[in-house]
Amino acid sequence: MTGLPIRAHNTSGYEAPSGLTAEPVVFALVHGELTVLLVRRVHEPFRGMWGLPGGFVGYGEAPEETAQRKLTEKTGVGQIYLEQLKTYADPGRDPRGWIAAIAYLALIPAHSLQGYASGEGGPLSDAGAWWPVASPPELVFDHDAMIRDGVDRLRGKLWYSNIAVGLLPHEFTMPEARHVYEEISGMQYEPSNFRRELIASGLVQRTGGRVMGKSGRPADCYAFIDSTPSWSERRSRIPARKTEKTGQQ
Amino acid sequence: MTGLPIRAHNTSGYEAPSGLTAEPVVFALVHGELTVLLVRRVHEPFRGMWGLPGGFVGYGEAPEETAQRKLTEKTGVGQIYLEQLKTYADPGRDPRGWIAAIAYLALIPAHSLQGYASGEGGPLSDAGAWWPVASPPELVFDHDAMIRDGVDRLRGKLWYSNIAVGLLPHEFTMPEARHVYEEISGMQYEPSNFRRELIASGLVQRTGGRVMGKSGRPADCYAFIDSTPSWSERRSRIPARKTEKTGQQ
DNA sequence: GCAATAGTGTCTTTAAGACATTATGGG
DNA sequence: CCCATAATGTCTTAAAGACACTATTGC
Repeated sequence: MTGLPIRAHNTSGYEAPSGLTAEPVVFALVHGELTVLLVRRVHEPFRGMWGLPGGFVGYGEAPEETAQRKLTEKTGVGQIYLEQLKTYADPGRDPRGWIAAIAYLALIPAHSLQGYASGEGGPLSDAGAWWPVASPPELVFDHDAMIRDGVDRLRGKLWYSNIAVGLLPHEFTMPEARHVYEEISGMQYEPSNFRRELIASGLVQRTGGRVMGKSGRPADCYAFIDSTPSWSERRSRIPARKTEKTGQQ
Repeated sequence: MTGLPIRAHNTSGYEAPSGLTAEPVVFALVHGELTVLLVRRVHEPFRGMWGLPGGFVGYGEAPEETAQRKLTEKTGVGQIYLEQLKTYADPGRDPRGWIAAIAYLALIPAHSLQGYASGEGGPLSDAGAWWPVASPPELVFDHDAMIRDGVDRLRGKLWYSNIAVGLLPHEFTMPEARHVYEEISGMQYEPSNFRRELIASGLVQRTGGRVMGKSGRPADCYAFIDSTPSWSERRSRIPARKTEKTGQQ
């Protein structure tokens, strides 16, 4: 907690924050468990404590670029799914002063992780580690809230979008997909019904491949039709549609 | 477009935005039509043009407070539903320089509007007006995107939350509620099925009152059980639940 | 063949969509 | 009584949940 709070203002006389950060909340599946990427802070305040791998947005930089850049620095993967989560800008959230933080949700597919994560909380490039979202360490600032919001978003969109694309490898089997969905949602799915639902969503397609597990019948391979996460076309059967009157949909 | 872009930075040497604004996207129903509150800008740039009733966040102020304050100044209503939508901070979005904007979704119940809106786009306190979201005027900055995002959020949450609380009066009839839902979603609902769905959601309750229209049978009055918008308890029947194994829900 | 796991089929239950019927006001 | 509108009931269709059964591997 070195440094006193600082005040900035612009030439119009308006007060301004003294910094804007982008904070990627990066999820990945490590050994089937939903984990979040955390790094040890190298600067004060809270040096050495765990936090999200974010950083300050530079002049002329889009915050999303910042998030992408920081993420690539730490994980080596680039061009991955990023979605704005929420902005945290309440006074007092950062002891250095008035600093606003834009949190982003990011997902890393399992196959991209080879060589980076080596087990439970295994270290990666720069003092970073994958921590289970179920049992994170003590976190700096309000990063715990950011992770919570990230998990909530992931859960909320799971069945309405193909957001799971971001976590699954390009090709996957139904049991694999099921475990991912179960891990995220915290629910148990009946295998045959899960299959039916996922296929009915229209998001996945058989690839023709098959994969053998330790034992038992080999599993068919599937892939998401759209590789970029987006909202599903799935007609959620929510409201009782009236016998069509106008041209409205 | 007076004034040159300005650069600010904090004493740590990090570059910082030269301002942070809160922009409430305020929706209300005027004569059954979904409208958004817009004001004419009194300052440069784009003086005289229409924009959201936002303003700069002051030092020590939470952005949500700013939004609430600005909103109260313009409409006279306070303590209404506010929900963070998205932050816009890309370079070039504001000709004055690097200014980040946090957009908020706000809803004003029909009964609070008496005396403020007087018809289609009628003026209120300070050069403000309710504009139909279907046909807004030309807007400053990226305020059109903010309104679009607001409408999307409203639509998305309509059946999963009691967000409509914010737009409906305390007591309302089924036909009233139906019209609101139809206006927001752009769909037509079959009256008896709409009733069944809304009651099944567990969000509303009969109050005992009845209201007579111009003719026909009087309508029963209902009210939302929770007056603060929140997520619904409604079991959306999305995934095929497995015969319960663990204690997980 | 047996264990283990994946895939297919189908029966039951329940919710959604359609629509007829009844109820309650004003002329 | 007739018109207009709201409320109720119910029939049909389709999706979700449960679970039996078949298929394909290794041992």
